Amino acid sequence: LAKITIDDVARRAGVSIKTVSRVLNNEPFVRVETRDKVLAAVTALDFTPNISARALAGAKAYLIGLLFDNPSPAYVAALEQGALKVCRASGRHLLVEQVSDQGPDLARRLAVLLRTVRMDGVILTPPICDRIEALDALDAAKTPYVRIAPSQAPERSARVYGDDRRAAYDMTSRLIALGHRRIGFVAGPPEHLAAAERRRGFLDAMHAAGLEVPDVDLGQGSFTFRSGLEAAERLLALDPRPTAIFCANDDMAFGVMAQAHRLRLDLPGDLSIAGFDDTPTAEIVWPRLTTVRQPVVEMGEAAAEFLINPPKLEDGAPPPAQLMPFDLVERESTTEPWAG
Amino acid sequence: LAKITIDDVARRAGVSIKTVSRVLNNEPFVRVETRDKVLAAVTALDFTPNISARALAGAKAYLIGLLFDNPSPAYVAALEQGALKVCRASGRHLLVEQVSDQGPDLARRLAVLLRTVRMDGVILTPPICDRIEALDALDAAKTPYVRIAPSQAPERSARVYGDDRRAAYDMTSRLIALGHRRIGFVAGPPEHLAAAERRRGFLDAMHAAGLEVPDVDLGQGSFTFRSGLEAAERLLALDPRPTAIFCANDDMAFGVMAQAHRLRLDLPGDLSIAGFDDTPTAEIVWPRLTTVRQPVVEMGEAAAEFLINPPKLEDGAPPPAQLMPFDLVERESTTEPWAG
DNA sequence: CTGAAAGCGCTTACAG
DNA sequence: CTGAAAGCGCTTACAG
Repeated sequence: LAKITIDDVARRAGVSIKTVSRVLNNEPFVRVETRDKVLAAVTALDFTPNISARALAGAKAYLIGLLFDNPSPAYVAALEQGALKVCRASGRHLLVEQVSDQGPDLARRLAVLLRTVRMDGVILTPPICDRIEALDALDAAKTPYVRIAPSQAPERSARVYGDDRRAAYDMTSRLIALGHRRIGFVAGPPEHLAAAERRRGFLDAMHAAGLEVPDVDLGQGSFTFRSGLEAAERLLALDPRPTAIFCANDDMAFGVMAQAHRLRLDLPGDLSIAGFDDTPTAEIVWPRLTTVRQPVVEMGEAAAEFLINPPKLEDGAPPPAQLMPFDLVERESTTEPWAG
Repeated sequence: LAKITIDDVARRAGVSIKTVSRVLNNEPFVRVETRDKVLAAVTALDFTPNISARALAGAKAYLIGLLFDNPSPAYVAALEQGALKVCRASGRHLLVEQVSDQGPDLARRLAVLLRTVRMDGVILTPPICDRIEALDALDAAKTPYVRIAPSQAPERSARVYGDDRRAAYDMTSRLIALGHRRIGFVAGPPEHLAAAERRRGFLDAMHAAGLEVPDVDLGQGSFTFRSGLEAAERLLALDPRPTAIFCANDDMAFGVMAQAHRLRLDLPGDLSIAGFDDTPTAEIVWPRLTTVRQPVVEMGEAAAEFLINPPKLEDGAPPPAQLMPFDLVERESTTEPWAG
């Protein structure tokens, strides 16, 4: 009920508050006997140091920030879940902050934020992770940061990323192996690096198999359900029609699926559809969506891990980078084409 | 670059730090002229007070907590989005904390958390909002809290809730108005108050229309996709078959839909399906799901608002409660029954 | 209406 | 190996 401070612990253990502080922070040069006395008092009183006092007095803030803007809520929620897990395990807390990507004063707003609430490190998601001015502001405030799937200056900071190009290559190759020859592609916004990489991977695989891609720009989308639906309107009007459509994300694949349903196509017989992300909805739609699983929760974990337990680097070594593996998840939305 | 403190502002404005503090906290008894000088200095220096120092020295922490466990990620993400919006607008920050609902030491864990990081208030989501010991711990720590859709002791604290019974009544009535007579119901876990209320509302509407509900327990589910699918296996085996199925949440409705697809039923002609929640997926499935929209983002906003700008209550008045409206969202998954 | 002093609960830098 | 003092950047309680 009453609040318990380091003084209470010190008194009970019969030592100074400085010694309690040493034990709390795992500093060396404490006699085992003394340490045990302190730990016993800590346990008996259920003491945990106050985070504000620690932040004010010392170098650590015990606070990790997750900065995002205008996200796919599911994507940010998954990152958050991963980050939260690591934070809990290491006695950190997670502050979630929406930082508008718009406006010329991004750097100023970040500087103000970091002065207002000091954080030990910050996780940056797309698209703000690609605003160089944001990185400059973080550096100026000496706040470490990890970026998730950055496309600008990837080597500049610690990052967690996936090999989108390779994953798209593999998925396309799988469709080709099933027997598909006319494969449509619905691309994401070209300024989005991951989208561009996925497009690249698709084209690589098609060319490697000696397959033509006559109208690759016909399927241009913007990662939204609606843009997928509209891309499908165009692609499915082709003659001959594609027997498979690969989409650069799941939401667009759902749009393609909706359009196929409207046209009363039989799925997957008339049209195989594959997506990218493995959103929860992929298991719910009919037929269930074949897609590329991106381990987003694990990416959140890896990012928090970089901040909390930074790997030791040699001088001049590039910042740490963790490549996360993709998985092909084959469900019922893909099959062999009915008519060659 | 260098950090700016209240001393810098005071020096620049030619006043004491106490006067700067007064202006910052909107205290009365500051001459307009003095206030203007201070505000000019604040603006010129881009000053914002440090949250740790404020929390340590004063009564306010400028921190709101969102406490959850094992959630529907989409539900928590939506609440968070609403809470975040209000926090930003009022200069607060949002701490997200997963607190396991399991274990007998919930009260102790909360007490430790609240001593470690003081918060001005806490938003409690189901199921922890229904653990009385958690409420006791919060009261003991004198931390205000708002509960989202509590089922235990609802009058005990501020809360934001919806009229689930009424919404289920309305949706059921709508199906009846379309001409359905044999309507199946897929219920959520009975210990979940909202689930029980939705079941109640369904039964009320059926009785009010003089319709029989022979096997109401046949559709028992647990809010998961799979449980909806299994409930549909049972309900669709009935003879005569229901012409409509109303589910206590969307996830189960998607399960019913999947089972209907497996049985090669024509949707919605052979079977109308309605859900509850209006999850993002409701617009993506085929046919798009008729459902009850619950304004979850707005509930997050309302909860944060209660904490940040608590309504003034008369002595002895019950804690504030905000009833949120539901909306019936009619899409293509419901229609008139084909064969009476 | 304004300010000087004390203190919030810790860590840092220094002394022993 | 341990501790006394100072200080982090604010607000509180008090004085004027």
